[in-house]
Amino acid sequence: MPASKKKAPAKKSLPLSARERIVLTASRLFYQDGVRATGIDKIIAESEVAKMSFYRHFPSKNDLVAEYLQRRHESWMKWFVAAAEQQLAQPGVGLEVIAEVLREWFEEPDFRGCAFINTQAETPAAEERLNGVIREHKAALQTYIAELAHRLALEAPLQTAAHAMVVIEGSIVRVQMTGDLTVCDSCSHLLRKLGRTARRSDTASTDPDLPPYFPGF
Amino acid sequence: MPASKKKAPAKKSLPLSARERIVLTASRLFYQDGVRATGIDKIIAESEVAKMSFYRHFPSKNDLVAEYLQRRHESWMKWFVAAAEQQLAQPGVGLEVIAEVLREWFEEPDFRGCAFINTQAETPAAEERLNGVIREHKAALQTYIAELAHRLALEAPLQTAAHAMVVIEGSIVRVQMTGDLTVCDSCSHLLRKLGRTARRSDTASTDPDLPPYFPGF
DNA sequence: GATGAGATAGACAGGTCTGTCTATTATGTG
DNA sequence: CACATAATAGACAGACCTGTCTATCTCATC
Repeated sequence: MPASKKKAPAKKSLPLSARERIVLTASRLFYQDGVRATGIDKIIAESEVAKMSFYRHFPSKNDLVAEYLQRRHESWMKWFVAAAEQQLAQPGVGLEVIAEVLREWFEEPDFRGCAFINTQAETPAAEERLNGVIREHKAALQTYIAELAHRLALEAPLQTAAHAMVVIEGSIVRVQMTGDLTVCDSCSHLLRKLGRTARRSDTASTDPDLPPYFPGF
Repeated sequence: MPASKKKAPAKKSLPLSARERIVLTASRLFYQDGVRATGIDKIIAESEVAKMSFYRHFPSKNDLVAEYLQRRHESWMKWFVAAAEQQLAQPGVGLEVIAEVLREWFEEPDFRGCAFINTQAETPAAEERLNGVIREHKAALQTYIAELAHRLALEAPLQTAAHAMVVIEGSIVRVQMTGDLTVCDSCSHLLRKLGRTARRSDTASTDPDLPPYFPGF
């Protein structure tokens, strides 16, 4: 995540391309301070790029925001799935591993909630492109959790995933607002309850109401 | 609960005082379009007030935002408690009545999520005053739900309320993002699970871990 | 060496934002 | 009636915002 930013005695000493520096700087500032509160000038200054270089790569600020969300979606999902799979390697665990994965995230010092929830709240009448990325992110997460529920032999994995999404979003928002990590205990408790009553008797891999599409991530 | 504000000198045409028109207009715009996206000029124009009248009543925009949140806190809590108490009049109901109360809110055509969550997301480095109102609102809601859990003879009402808060916030955010009211089913399902395992055997009104302060609302 | 692509600094336009200020008009009370 | 209070319209300052433009510089490749 940290973009290498050194002074630039010679221009070629910067290891990353101008476009990459812009995206990395913008991602940091957008997440930390908000999309609306972060101006183009600040991004340009901190990424040590000329204004024309910026507008050569991004026709408008909104295009940069879209790329920020798109990249965030990819990296966050990759991280989440990897962390969840690692937790799932332990025997006897259930859906509540999600709470432990989230805890890792919440403990990061610069955690400031979900970039997609925040962007949604910041831009009520956002561009349709942004709303699309936001919706797709949440849909992808829900799909993965449904797959998880299915692998854990829970009944009605789609429905269970929908319920789990409520718990996940709620946990994110509450940690962001209160900074209280005991929210993870509530999260774990709720997810365990979800898993408890929804366990199938068989442990085979037949699919009762499997979602039609499982991205790999 | 609000301090008596009765200095309306009964203007000829406009029934409300300038200050009141400002607050009402700002509340509508702040909630609908966001605090940051709503400029002073728009508030002034739509409330049919002069700019100097605005700054006579509010030293800065932030003061108006604070009053917006304060009023929203009071009116929302009043509405929520009244609706919950009405639901609770039915026999045999539990914590899941909250889902029905929330559904009423979600069905309002101009629902756009929780004003406090949105404002928090919009202003990462907000004034301490705003953060205070936001935290107090959520704390008041949690306290009321703990009282509810206690009245419903649930064990550990404080802990149950903490769990319920996760469900509530998650439901709000998900409806705001997806517009899908079946979230209320997830909400109800989760709250019923919370109430089911947490019921005390006795139905008396002894208090195991009662919160120290119960506001009346 | 010449060339062309891409980067750079920085001025600039046009808009919006918060907040101040002046000058005028209504209104209620002594 | 006189006067204080409060509201009005609207200009204005200064900051910040997005986006455009010019003019220069670097560098890889021909």
